[in-house]
Amino acid sequence: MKNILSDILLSAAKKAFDKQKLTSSDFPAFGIEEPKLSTHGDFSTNFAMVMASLQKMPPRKIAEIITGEIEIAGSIIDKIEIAGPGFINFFVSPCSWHSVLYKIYEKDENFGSSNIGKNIKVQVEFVSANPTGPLHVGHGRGAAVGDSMANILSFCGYDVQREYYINDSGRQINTLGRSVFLRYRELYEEKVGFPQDCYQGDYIRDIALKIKNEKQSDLLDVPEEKAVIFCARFAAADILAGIKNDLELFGVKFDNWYSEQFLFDSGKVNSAIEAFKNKNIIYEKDGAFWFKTSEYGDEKDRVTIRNNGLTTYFASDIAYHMDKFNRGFERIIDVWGADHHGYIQRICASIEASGRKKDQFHVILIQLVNLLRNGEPVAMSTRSGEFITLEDVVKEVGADAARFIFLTRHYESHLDFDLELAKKKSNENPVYYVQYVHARISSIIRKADELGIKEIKWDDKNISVLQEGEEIQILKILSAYPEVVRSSAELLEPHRITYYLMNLAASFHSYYNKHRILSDNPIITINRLFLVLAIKKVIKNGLKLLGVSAPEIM
RNA sequence: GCGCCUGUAGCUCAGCUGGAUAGAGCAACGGACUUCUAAUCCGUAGGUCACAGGUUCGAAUCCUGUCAGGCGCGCCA
Repeated sequence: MKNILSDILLSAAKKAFDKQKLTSSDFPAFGIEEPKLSTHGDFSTNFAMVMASLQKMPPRKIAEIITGEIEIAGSIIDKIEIAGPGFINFFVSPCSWHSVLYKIYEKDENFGSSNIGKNIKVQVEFVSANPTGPLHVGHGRGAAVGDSMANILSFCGYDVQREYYINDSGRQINTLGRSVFLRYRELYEEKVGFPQDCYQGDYIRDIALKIKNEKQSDLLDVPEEKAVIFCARFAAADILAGIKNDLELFGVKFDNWYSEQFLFDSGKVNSAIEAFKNKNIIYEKDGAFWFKTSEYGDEKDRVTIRNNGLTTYFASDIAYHMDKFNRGFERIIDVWGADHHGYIQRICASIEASGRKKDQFHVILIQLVNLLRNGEPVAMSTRSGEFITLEDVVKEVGADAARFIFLTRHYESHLDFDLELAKKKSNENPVYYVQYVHARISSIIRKADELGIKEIKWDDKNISVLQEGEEIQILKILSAYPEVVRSSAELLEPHRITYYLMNLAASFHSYYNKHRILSDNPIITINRLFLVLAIKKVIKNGLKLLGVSAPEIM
């Protein structure tokens, strides 16, 4: 609809220029939007206003010239008005909205999809929690955002891969091994000191017990160093299996699990660092090797290899991101916790230094989740190991509710997640509000079937009986769906889909309460059924992008 | 001290990258179930868009400064 109007405007402007009514044929970018007030028409453009300075004419005058060149007869336009400082308002004929229903029917689950991605290979990396403990609620938010983002991009024609990066090397894994080994020894000895910097959670004891079951006391007889390494590997594998399981319960599946250890074993870290050394981007100072990140906008240079010979986390991340591009991805999207924001600059630096463009790399920063119960904060302490895991949350409130709530906010703002509210089956809980639309419509369609309406067909001749204000309103909202999906993909903002669905749901519930779908007029009935069927399809379609189910019965 | 993010109704948040009279939900108050699912709907009330300047036809949105909150500033991960 907007494209049609845009073409009409441009050709009218061209005509006006040819007739020398306008002084410039240079038409800057303009906007077409849906005004908040219905008295301002169905669509409105600032065309005349943005042209004012170029044309050296007052906006209202330009608007008059352009609208004078538009032929209304035979078009979708009913009426054009010039208003305010120079807005051109279009009133579209009500009948022109109905065609969206056929489009939805025809495209079905692909309604709203596009090819703006042009099949470009994109990788979305998310969660990537260290395999040193179970996933918590914050990881859940990252998982919901990352997974939904991947769905949306894929729907918009990108070739998407979901990847989980496993930090399975380095000191923390060693700490994990030590922690487990100490708990293991506790199973045999009376007093074993357990330092503060070890992992405190009870899951460490569980893992120690598993090792005992498998190895009995064997580990007490081998050198401690070897025992710790065994415990580390065992524990990491065990925890990772748990993480995979949790994610599966949450409805998230990765295409690829990428190991940091593999980066070292395959020599990728080494060769990346060597390559940068040769280009003098990595230099030696005070016995350490520094990356010249400051030349790419970072505050200072960063160490890649410490003077004790050990690499930093940054070193493997340089190699990791190089490798992503080498695997053929043209766009890289990383989903991180907001506390890592200071890290963006240096990864950008390494990407630019390896000859890639800055805009091929995006970081989505996820803000904290405050876990509440009836409005009261739930005590969470990683140190003591007492915390509510993602698994706990999913088991308590369900994956649908959790995912939807994680996507009800822009990821840059803090999110209050109330466990009790997430379970409530009422208006306060947006998940059910949206799902209920799907269930209600399903129920209506079942009822219609019982009444003998076996097939809901497109009725080209009579579709225009849908003339109620609520009906036209819904048609407008349905028409906007493809655009919402597109902007959600372009801006990397899944919450736009969530808001759209809540809005569509509200319009439907309101309509449902005011008008009967199954009326005593068969023509109205069949066309209303066609309308609600379209709503049902779009609700299901949108929920799918969020990774939320669309139940037939509630 | 430096950098990044946030500041919108009592609460939680949207605001389509600068548009017309700033919107939802919750909470408050008043209504609607013999009718397709009340997990719903209708109505009322609620605002100095943190504050002060600036940019222009036009600012919640862009720029500068101030204030408040969060986070980050290691040869840690």
